[in-house]
Amino acid sequence: MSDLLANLNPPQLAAVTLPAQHALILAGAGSGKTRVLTTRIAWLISTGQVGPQGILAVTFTNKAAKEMRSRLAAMLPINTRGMWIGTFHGLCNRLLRAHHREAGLPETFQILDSADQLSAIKRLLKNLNVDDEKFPPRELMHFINAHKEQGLRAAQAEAYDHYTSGRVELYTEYEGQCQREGVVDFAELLLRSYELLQRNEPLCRHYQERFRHILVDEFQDTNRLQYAWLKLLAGRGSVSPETPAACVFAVGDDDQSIYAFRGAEIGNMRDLQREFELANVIRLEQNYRSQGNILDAANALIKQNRGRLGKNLWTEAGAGEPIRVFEGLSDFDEARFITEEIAELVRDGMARDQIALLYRSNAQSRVLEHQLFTVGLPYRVHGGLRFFDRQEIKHALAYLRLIANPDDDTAFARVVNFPTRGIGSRSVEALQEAAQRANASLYHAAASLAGKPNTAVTRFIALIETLRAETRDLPLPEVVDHLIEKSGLRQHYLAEKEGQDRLENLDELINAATSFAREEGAPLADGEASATGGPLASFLAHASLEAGEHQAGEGEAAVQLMTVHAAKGLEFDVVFITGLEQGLFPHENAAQEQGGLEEERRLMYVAVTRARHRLYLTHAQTRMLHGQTRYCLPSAFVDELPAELLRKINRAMGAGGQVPAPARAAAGSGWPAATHGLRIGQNVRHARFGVGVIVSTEGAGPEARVQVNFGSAGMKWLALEYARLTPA
DNA sequence: TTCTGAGGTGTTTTT
DNA sequence: CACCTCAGAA
Repeated sequence: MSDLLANLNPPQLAAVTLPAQHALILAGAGSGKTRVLTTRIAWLISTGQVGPQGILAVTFTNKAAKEMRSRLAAMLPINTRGMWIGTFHGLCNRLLRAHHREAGLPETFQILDSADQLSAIKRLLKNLNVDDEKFPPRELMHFINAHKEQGLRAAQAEAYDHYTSGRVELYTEYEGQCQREGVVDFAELLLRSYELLQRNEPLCRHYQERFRHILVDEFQDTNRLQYAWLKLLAGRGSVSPETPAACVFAVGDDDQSIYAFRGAEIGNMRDLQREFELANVIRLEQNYRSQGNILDAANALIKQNRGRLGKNLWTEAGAGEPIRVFEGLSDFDEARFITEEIAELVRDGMARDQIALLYRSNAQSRVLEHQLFTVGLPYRVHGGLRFFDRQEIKHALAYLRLIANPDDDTAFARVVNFPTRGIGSRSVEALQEAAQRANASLYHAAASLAGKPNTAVTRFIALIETLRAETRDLPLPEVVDHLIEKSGLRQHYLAEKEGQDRLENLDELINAATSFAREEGAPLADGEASATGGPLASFLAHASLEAGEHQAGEGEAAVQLMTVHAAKGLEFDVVFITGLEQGLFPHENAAQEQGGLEEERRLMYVAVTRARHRLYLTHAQTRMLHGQTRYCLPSAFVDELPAELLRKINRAMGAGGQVPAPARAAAGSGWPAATHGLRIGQNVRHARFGVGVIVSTEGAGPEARVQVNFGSAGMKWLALEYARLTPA
């Protein structure tokens, strides 16, 4: 017990041992947030204030949930497996599985990930003969999700113009389609379980009375719906105001809010303070992670944002090294510099897995990967194309889904003709019409064709029926194996030239099923029913909710590559923030959005605060983007850092000192002739857009136009006759 | 019905 | 550049 609280600083100790009341902990980066959260849980349990079953702990990522679980297990001699610790989505899934009937869902309901959701929407538009030029599927998907994240059903959506009333109508149709197919998308998991609790008073009361302490990690990332969900479970919802409220312990950092794009509301922090009448807001401002210079840079950067709750990190550690800034001639050159630095660091004894390469968007990893591969440095990419997102895995899972739930049209459409079995688009269209007439699923429509001469379709149905019968009593891994074999998937990839990797992935899927069955099969702590709709359904849910972080090469110490978003919550001795260029980071799309630049700045803040000892900021003068070379200005965020903390690195021109092609051409004679004395690559100033770089030119004389990259102001084509460009 | 190649298009971040 | 769609041929 006293061990538990040892080495906590005063504010941390205060937070951990707060009496039973609502609280908000403003925890800066590296201030021991996760430690406080888990120690709080351990303290509550070990002092007998609450049993493990009375705790509800919510995080955003599976990684954070797992971390919390294992730290807790290390502190307390209890089995944490039955505890309600998980992501919002994971916990909602658990709730809906346990009460699927009350929630109006089939026992084996499936979860659509974003790709599934998009294809479901495309299918819907096709079925309804809606022009997808008029209603772009992606935009529609965003519209639907944004409404769900606000807690709004189609019936409550406001149709303020003609276009929107069309979208609302499609939202209604989409709801119907999902219900018919027995599938739910990510946002639906939350909305559905919120509605379940709201409408079912006894059930809601049951959970309200059960959870005495609700702890929320990364509270700044909650959206409206998640906040409402928390409020309801804490007994502050509309169901039964007289139920004694559970204690909400929210931990967050408004400066690290980087998920506004998926509905996160920083305003929830203020609402929490007001609506829960918080007596306590505890600030954790001592940073145990980064050295002084890094922290000073982070503080200086984030100070430029307005409307912060306010917080200034400090450290007892020394100033440490200056922040290194490097400008490459090209993205390739940047990557080469990075690998050279890493090689040197590793030579000096730095562990490879203590070095992280961060970037704004996934596409940037390619050049870095290429260079790391070339010099033979082991690396690991997080995010990007995940295991469960690979097409062969999706195909295999679709067979599994079809067996668990034949009405899942997304799964049906995916594999009805894969591997090809003579059911082309015409046959599928016919099925779709039949299904729509009967208001039934594709599978149902296809099955009712039995006896008719369309043999390909009936054979497919027979195949699925046979597979279902054959796998009924098999353990999960054998089910997976059997399906891969008998569906013809293995055969198909065996015949394909490039199929080797895919076959390995399919084998890996069987392994994943094996370890899933082993872990899930273990008995739960307090004899609680796992209530998951069977091993198959729970494996499928696992596949949708945890896109599969594990990939090959996990054992080896490797350089870590990931987006800044994925790096949140992690820390490394050495961090490279790469691609610090206007238009990339901050991203040009962010400039259009309300508050977009501030969110980008918070993102930069997150990136900077990942570093313990050494931080590199790198950018390139030119970068291959969308298949063409773009000329880039350094990111404004670099200029926002105090110059005295920075040190520019000029690489000695050694063995690798040859100048890459683009720069050589720009310096010499290779580029297209100048127009009006302006050259590609040249910096220019525009009265309205500010400073930019000329990216390309077109035409000559009075018709001449130049394309200029103004970074956050965007990419513009300007007619030289009118736009008064001056060299900058 | 399936395969192939041409052509057009769009692109941030994630549970 | 990478993806998808479409048209035309086998």
